[in-house]
Amino acid sequence: MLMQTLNTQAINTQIGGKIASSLPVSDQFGAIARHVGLVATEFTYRKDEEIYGEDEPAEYVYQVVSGAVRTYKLLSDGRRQIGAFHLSGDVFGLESGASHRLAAEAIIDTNARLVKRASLERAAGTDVQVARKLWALTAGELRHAEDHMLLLGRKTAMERVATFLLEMDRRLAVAGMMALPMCRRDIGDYLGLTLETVSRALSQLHAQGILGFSGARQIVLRKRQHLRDMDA
Amino acid sequence: MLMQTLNTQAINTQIGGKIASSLPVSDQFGAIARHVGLVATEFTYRKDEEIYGEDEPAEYVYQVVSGAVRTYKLLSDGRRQIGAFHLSGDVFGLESGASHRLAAEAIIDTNARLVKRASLERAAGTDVQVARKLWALTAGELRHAEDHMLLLGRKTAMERVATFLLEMDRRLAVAGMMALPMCRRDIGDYLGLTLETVSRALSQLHAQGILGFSGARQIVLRKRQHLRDMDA
DNA sequence: CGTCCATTTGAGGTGGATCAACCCTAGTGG
DNA sequence: CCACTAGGGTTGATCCACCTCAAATGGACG
Repeated sequence: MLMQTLNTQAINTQIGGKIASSLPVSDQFGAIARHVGLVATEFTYRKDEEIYGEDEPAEYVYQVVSGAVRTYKLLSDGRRQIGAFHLSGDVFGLESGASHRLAAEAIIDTNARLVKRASLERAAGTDVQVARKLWALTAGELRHAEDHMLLLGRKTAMERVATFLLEMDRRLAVAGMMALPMCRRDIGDYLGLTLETVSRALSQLHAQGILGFSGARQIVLRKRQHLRDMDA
Repeated sequence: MLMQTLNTQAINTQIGGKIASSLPVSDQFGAIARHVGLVATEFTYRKDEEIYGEDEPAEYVYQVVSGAVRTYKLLSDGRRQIGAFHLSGDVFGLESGASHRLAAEAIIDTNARLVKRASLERAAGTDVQVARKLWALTAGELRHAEDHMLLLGRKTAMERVATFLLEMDRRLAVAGMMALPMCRRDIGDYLGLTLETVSRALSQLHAQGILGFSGARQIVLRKRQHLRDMDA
C-alpha cells in the first residue's frame, strides 16, 4: 500500500485496517474547497474494495489522489450499471442529500482524500465560493449523466465504445497512450453492453487500424477524428 | 391561451408574440427562490413549441405552472433521448454553467414562470438559503438521471414501462387515475424504446389486468405492487 | 513453468427494432 | 348531427444487433 508523500506535518493514524493521514488543507486540495480550517484525511483502498455502499449515509466527500473508482447501482438480480469512473483529481461521493445514491469501489489500488461532509456544509454556509463550487461539482456530474443517458438510450454498441474511448483518451491519455484501469466487464457495465460486445468492438477498431494495443488495457488512438465521426 | 390568475399588481406585456406578465415574487413562487426583489415573468407556450434549444445560453430558469415539458438531446441523425418530463410545480432549465445542456419543448399548452438566471445567481451570492436551494435542485435532477441511467442501461422493456408508470402515477395521479400528457413516441424516447414496444408493453399489462385504460392516455393502475415487483 | 483470470473469438438464440397495415377517436366542416 | 379526415395508437410479420453460451488464447504472477 504505497502512499503519496504528504505534508511533513501530517499525522498518520490507523483506522479500520486502512492507513490514514490527517493533513492541513493546502492549495493542492483546491478541488474540494479552498477554505481555511478544513481537514482532509488520506485513505488507501485496495483493488475491488468497497468505499461506500448504495444508500449509505454520506459522511465523507472524496477526491481521488491516485488510482481509479467506479460508482454504480445494482438491480436485485445483480445487473449493474456503472454511472461514472473517477480518476486522479476527481471528486466523488458528494451529495446534497443525506445518503449516497450509488455505491463506490476502488477499481485498482487507490489513494483518496476525505473531508467530512458536515465540515463542507459548514464552510458553504459562510463562504459563498465554497457553496458555488459544490453546486458546480454536482452540476458537472449531472452534465455527464445527461450525456450518458443519450449514450445508453440511443447509441449503437460501436458508437458507445467510440464515445468511451474518446472520453478516456481525454481524461487519462499520457503521450497519446492510455492505460485503462478497468476490465472489459466494467466497460460493458458502464456502456450498457456485455463484455463480449465491448471486446468485439475493440477488436474491430483494431482491425481497422483506428486503435493500437500494447496489452489489452494499453490503447493508443490512431484516428481520433474517425472515432468522433462514428460517435454520432 | 388561458392564464392563471396573477397578482393584481402584475403588469402584462407582449413579448415575441407570447403573453407575459411580471409579478412580484411571493410565497407561491417558493420553489425557485424565497428572496425579496426577484421578479418572475409568466409565459405561455403552445403544444410542441420550443422553450429553449440545446447549447443555447441559459438566460432564464423556469417553473411549470400548468402543462408539461420535455427536455431532450438529439443525435445528428434525429435519434432523440428525453432526459426528463417536467410537470406542474417542477423547476427546469436551471444550469450552473453558461448554457442549457438539453433542449426544452412544451408537450401540451403550458404556462411557466421565468426568472433571470443572473438574478438568481445574485441572490445566491448573498443568501445562503437560495444557494442551498439551487444546489438541491440540481442534485435532485442528478438523482433522477442516475436512476434513469440504470433503467436505460440495464432494464428490460417491460421493466422500463413499469418504472415509467409508477413514476407518472406518483407524480400526476389524481384519484388513482393519471392523464398522461405525452404521446407513445415521447414515452419511447424517454425509455430508450420504440413507440411500438411501449404500446405492446402497455397492451400486455392491460391484458393482465394490471392497468385500465379510458382513452390511450388515461390510465389507472390496478396492481401497483405487481408493477413494483416487475420493475426489478 | 504452471495457474488463474481476463480477454478474445465462435456459434447460435432472442428481445426489441423495423416495416407495414389497420384501427380508433377527436376534431372539422358540411 | 353526422360524415370525413388526420394523427395517434395498436397489432402483425419479419429482421438483426446484441446477448448468451461455449471454448480457446493470452498475460501476469507465484
